[in-house]
Amino acid sequence: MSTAIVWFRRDLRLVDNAALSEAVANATHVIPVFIHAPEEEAPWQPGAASNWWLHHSLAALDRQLSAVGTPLIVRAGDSVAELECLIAETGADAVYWSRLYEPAIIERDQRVRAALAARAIATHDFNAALLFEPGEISSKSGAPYKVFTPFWRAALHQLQLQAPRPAPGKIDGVAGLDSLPLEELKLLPDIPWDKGLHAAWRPGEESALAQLQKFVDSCVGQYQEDRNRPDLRGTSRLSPHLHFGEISPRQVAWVAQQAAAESAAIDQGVEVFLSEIGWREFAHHLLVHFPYTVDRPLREGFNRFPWRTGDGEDFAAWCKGQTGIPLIDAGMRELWHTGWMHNRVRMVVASFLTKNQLISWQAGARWFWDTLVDADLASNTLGWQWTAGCGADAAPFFRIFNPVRQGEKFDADETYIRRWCPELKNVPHGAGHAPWTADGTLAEPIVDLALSRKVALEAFRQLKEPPPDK
DNA sequence: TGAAATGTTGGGGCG
DNA sequence: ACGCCCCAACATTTC
Repeated sequence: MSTAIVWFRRDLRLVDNAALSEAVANATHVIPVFIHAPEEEAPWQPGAASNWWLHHSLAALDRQLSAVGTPLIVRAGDSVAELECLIAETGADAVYWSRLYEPAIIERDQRVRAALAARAIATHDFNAALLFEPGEISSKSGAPYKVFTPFWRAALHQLQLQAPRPAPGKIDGVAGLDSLPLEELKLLPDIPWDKGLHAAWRPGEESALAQLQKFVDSCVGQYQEDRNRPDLRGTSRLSPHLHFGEISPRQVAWVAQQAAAESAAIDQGVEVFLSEIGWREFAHHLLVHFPYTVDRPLREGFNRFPWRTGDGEDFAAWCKGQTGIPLIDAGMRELWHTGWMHNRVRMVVASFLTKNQLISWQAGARWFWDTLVDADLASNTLGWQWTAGCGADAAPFFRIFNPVRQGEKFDADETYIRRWCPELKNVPHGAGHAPWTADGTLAEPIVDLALSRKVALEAFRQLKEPPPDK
């Protein structure tokens, strides 16, 4: 007789979950537990949109677990204390979990490992969130890659996809354990601003698997072109499911690769899609090797860039989607209402904030952190530093998106902007992306795109010069 | 996974 | 018919 605890964190699934499967295989009784301890993730505790998702994902996980024999035990408090408490209650002798890669969580998990070891409790942790453990991919010199393309080439070379593990058929739990009602975690908003989230998403493993299947069956073949179109549903929309571990990148890659093997027509789309999984891998690789990048630029020189702070009126206008530029405003409103924004538009709004407004990427990253249902420290950090030009494989400083041009290119018939910007109703078609140029019209944007571009180029050019003597 | 400025080409209008 | 010019379309360079 032995009892094992499976400590769920962000691996909220039954399929392809090594920690769960191994615990079930090695112990006679298994206790699945979630411990709510957001302060242990400080200063990056989940934002409001993430909390909304987490609540519903935990509810879904509880249903899934209950269906195979035992409910999810929910606790709140210090992770070490709660685990020790559960061990005392049940006589468990092992704890299983899936690794995470945020700096604060790595440090916390180390403390947990030490505390449990001191009580002779075995700990077993697994990679369940990534195709490659960070550190597994490095260049010939042994240095971590800082450029995506060689990183991903090396990774693909090493990739040996195995079929995902099936979910355990039956779990023998331990009866009579206290569990907090989910509501007591206070993850849901007090005022009901989450209508748009409900309309757009269904958290949970079942939904994640269905979404993957739907995407692979009907979209991945056109992914190469359609992924850039915010007016279409051409992307997988798996990011929040992946973030919370409702599905693993191995499952995603496996299903996509199987489909490509059956149909040469979608081959190209699958390759591009997998490279997006690659960016997610690359982001985690960078986060582990350069953890300081969550709030400081990877490129040293950018420490002296004179960013404006995010406490002014114009930052608020960006957040609320009130800049007067339709593509920017549409994206920011989509984010606010659905907790998500199309990736093409993310790049455009980020470029606008950091280059046209010259506001720090950290301010933008914080806003995304609080509003995205897929907020992920690794991906968010990489994305913002890439756009600002201060990170790995960064966009060169002169690459400044023009939101009008981007709109004309990727939302040519103005479907996307008109979906989110009702004020465009009387603007003639063809002028929607720059409504201030049409007759009868809406106000000028809060910044002059051409002028601010020139100012930014000058500011970034100065950065390349040696710092003034002091 | 840029945009704007600058350079080049070639069709067609026109005297 | 021919040369000239205009300018759209495309290509290259620059930031």
